[in-house]
Amino acid sequence: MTEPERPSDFIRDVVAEDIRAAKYEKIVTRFPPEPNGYLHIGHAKSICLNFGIAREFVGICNIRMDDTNPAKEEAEYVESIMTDVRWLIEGWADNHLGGAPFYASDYFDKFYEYAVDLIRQGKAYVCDMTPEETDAYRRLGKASGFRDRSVEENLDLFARMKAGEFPDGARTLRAKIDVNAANVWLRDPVLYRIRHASHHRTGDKWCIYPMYDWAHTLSDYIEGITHSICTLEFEVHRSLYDWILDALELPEPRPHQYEFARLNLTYSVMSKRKLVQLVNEKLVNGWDDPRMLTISGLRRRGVTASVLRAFAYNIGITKYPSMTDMALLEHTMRDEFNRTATRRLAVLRPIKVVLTNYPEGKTEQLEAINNPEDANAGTRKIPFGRELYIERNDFMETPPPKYFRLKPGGEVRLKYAYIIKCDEVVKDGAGNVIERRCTVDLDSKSGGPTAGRKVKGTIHWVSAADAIDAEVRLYDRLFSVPEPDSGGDFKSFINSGSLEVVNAKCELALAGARPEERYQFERLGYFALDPDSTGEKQIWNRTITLRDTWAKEAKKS
RNA sequence: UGCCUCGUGGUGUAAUGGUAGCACAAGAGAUUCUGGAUCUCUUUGUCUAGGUUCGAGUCCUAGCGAGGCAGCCA
Repeated sequence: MTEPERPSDFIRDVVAEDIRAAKYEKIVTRFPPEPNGYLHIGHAKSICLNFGIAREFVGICNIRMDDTNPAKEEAEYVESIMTDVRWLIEGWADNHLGGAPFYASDYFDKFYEYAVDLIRQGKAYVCDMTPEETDAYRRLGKASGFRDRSVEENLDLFARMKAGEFPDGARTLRAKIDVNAANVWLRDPVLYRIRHASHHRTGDKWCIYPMYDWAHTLSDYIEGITHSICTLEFEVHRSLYDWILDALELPEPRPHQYEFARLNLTYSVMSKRKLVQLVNEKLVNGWDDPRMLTISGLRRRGVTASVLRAFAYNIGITKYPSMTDMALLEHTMRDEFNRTATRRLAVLRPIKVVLTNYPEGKTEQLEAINNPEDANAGTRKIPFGRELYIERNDFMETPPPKYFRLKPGGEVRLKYAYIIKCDEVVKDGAGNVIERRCTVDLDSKSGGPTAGRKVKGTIHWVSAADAIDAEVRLYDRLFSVPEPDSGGDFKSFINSGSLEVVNAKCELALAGARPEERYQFERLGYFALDPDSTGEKQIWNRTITLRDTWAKEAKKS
């Protein structure tokens, strides 16, 4: 799927209109993650939106760590976030990155000055109520007993809060708005709380920390953000966002907040809390487990940044809390890889075939096409010999109807090679087939003058004498139900078959495989080299299977 | 309960008062040295009831349904 120049949605419509009206000199968006976890595909949607707008409207997009809560944030996460964002926008919108990254914590001094200003204007006060009291009063629409403290007293108390005179939770700074407001976020929201905690960047300099609304609004203003785009749950915060800008009498141009629906995908969970659980309880192998829909997991699995960007375009931007079908993500992968992946032959679950009328010790080099979708991809040679491996499920002793693969007495074409016929099966003492003895039709060689004879099935194979061994990790959806989130313990819906490890036989050309290249193992799926691979041992991750209409057909009966 | 927002095929989206379209999924067929890809065709939709208008998915009113918020988290 080629990426269009400019997708259309209600937010881009606003941006386009603001440009038409010359409301801003330059469009500035931002991506503001809290560094308390790894980025996932839902963040990718937001990154593509914000950087996409910057790119399409010739603006910039700031990455800003929203690090206002020292209890939850760590430098490790900053690293992973930057790696993931850079990877996702590389070669696409990286020259629209506005000097990255920014940190809300760099603005703590400014936030403090703005707070003092607010107090001076009589628009904020220090409140001594406990969290429980604050909560109860807010529900009742009742004013705090500390609401009418004098400006001088508020100034003094706030300074002493900053100086560390009070323990955690003893006091807060609250905006003085309207204790009875219909929107509870306007019922004198807390602006600062006391936390004697060490911050990953500011260390022990501060013991008061700004709340989200205060920090976020002012960060946007300080950075000259024009369009502050967030998810739906912040909708009710918008009037507080605007109140802060008004109360401080900040001059135009001011930022405006817009909200869109976060991504939900079937067969997955998206909340950071649940992803943390999967990691901490070792239900997956870390944040970058290829089954995780984290950006790092998807990357490791073999998904490319361009696939994620195309997907972000495919799903669109709306305010409707939708549930996107995982099949759409999978389709987007196949769509790209079909055009770009290098074809190779590999046998995942090898079984042996002996060609009884083919000379022992003889090897032929057969020509194979690297990518039928790309004429420039060229060809390669594959060795062929008397003993071969074929896929276990490409042979059946007693096959169902419409089975086009190898069966006793039946014929099948070996891709890029010959038509073979299965004459005999050799069994061990337990009655298991251990070897298939076949004869080759030497007139049927692919590309040869008499190759025209048709048989119904074509299968892949690898020459036993020339095969290389590799570990292949076969990944599937992490959850076995469409909505693991919808009730009960989501962990009980984990797909027990989401990872299967096999020892495969691969064609020789795969020895030179490169990690950044995508491969199609013909008839099987798309694969990428795992970073755990070494010079001695390749490890492959299956990114996604090919569409398999036979599997569907077989399931019917 | 209060406040906010949102309802277009199974799913995701488009149509900015003027022919309800696209993609995914599903189904049928053609083709194929990948049961892939490609091509053709098919099924399925504007939450309900009123109103405004020559004309409503779009505007208005009411209802119904869904989601979000009600942390000293973000």
